[in-house]
Amino acid sequence: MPAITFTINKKLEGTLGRAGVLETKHGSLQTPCFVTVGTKAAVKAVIPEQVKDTGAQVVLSNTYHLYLQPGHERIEKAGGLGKFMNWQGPTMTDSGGFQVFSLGSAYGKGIGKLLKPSTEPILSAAPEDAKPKLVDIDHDGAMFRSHLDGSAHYFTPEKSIEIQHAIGADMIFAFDECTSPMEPFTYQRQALDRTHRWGKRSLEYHKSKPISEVQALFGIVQGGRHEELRKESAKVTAETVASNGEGFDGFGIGGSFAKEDMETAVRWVNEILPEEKPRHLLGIGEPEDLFMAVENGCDLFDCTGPTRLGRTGTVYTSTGKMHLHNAEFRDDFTKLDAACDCYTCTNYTRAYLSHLFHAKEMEAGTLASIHNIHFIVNLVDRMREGILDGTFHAIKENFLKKYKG
RNA sequence: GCGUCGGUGGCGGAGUGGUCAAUCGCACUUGACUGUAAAUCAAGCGCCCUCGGGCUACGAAGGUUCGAAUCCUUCCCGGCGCA
Repeated sequence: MPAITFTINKKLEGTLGRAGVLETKHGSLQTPCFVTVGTKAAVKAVIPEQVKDTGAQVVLSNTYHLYLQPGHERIEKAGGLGKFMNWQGPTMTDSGGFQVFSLGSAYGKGIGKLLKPSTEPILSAAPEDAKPKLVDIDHDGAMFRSHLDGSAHYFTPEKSIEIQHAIGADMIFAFDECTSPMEPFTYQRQALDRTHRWGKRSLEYHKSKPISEVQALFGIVQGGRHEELRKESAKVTAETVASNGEGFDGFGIGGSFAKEDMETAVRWVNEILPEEKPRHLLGIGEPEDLFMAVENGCDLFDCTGPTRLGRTGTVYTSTGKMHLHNAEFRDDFTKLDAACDCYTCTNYTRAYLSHLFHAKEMEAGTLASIHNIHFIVNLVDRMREGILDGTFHAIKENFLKKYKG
């Protein structure tokens, strides 16, 4: 009995898109599926029952963060991630690979998952403004300096998987290195080889443990913006097998992108990855990106957007994003989004949310996050239905026309 | 009434002769956020203008000085003390 089973119900004709069902030991996911982010075993500002009510099916936590706090052994003692945080459904953990990037080459430079076109010259002009990074990478692994207390911690692929085994999520990720699109080709080349070696070691370690029958391991494809590297990475990752002959249970597509590079990268990769296994586009979540990714064959997506934006006062609406701090909403007694039936929209007005944000009430972040999670989860659900009933393209066109207005 | 301390930008509060359109908080305005270093961060915040600069400003009015938010005089207002 494999850790997960993935069944494709219908494909989106003429594209790489598909709708399916992914079954885990803690329930099944209807894909395409938006994965809610709960980095530190908590979806920030939202309790699990509310998360569930938004329609969210699965929560993704983070290995690096939980290792530092409260410690993976403690989560294991608690009975695993889901039990610890009172989330009944499926769970995932990221490997810490993204922190190799965010606390490493990206640290203090104001760059993240997506490169802002305008920052490129600034960054290359003034790299000395960056804070000293907290990560040192070598052949074998990565040394992290805790962002909490400065203490040193060394992650290898085996260590990351060991921690993820203790945390106990249904789906876990290989330890990888997310690279910055700013890095030159020669560095992308080296880093990719490293990610492949680490992937193989992650898989080998994972498959050597009985728990691999319960937890599924996803390998991660990198390669930056380079076609040659992306395609090679897809092939290598797809063909990687442990000594017991088994490969990855699914795949993650990673990287920090320039927005215009993302679609081609995803397509190059998904044309090569085996169709019968699930594909997770790591860290992507803006509406237009989700349409792109679904159409190009991705099944899972996670993104901090809904909760981070929500907490900081921005909400998604069918006509675009809205900054609730703005003066125009102080006397606006309509709901956030006329087309939304989430808990927040059912019960509260823009003026009330505006008040909560200005008053710095915690409930502001909660209500806005609930709305945002619902908005994105619901959007991906509609994409799924669109694939199943043949209306995907119409849904996409209608949505984007209004959203991009 | 006498004495005393004080009146600074929306608010609190620095400054106490030049480097002051005025530190800093807050509020306000706007922006950013895509495998969470984030309930965070950035910019703006007297008026005019394109960088540069110009103009009006530190209760009011005068005065001293090359130069005043800063010193002097009077007045107005507030706190406190004594009558």
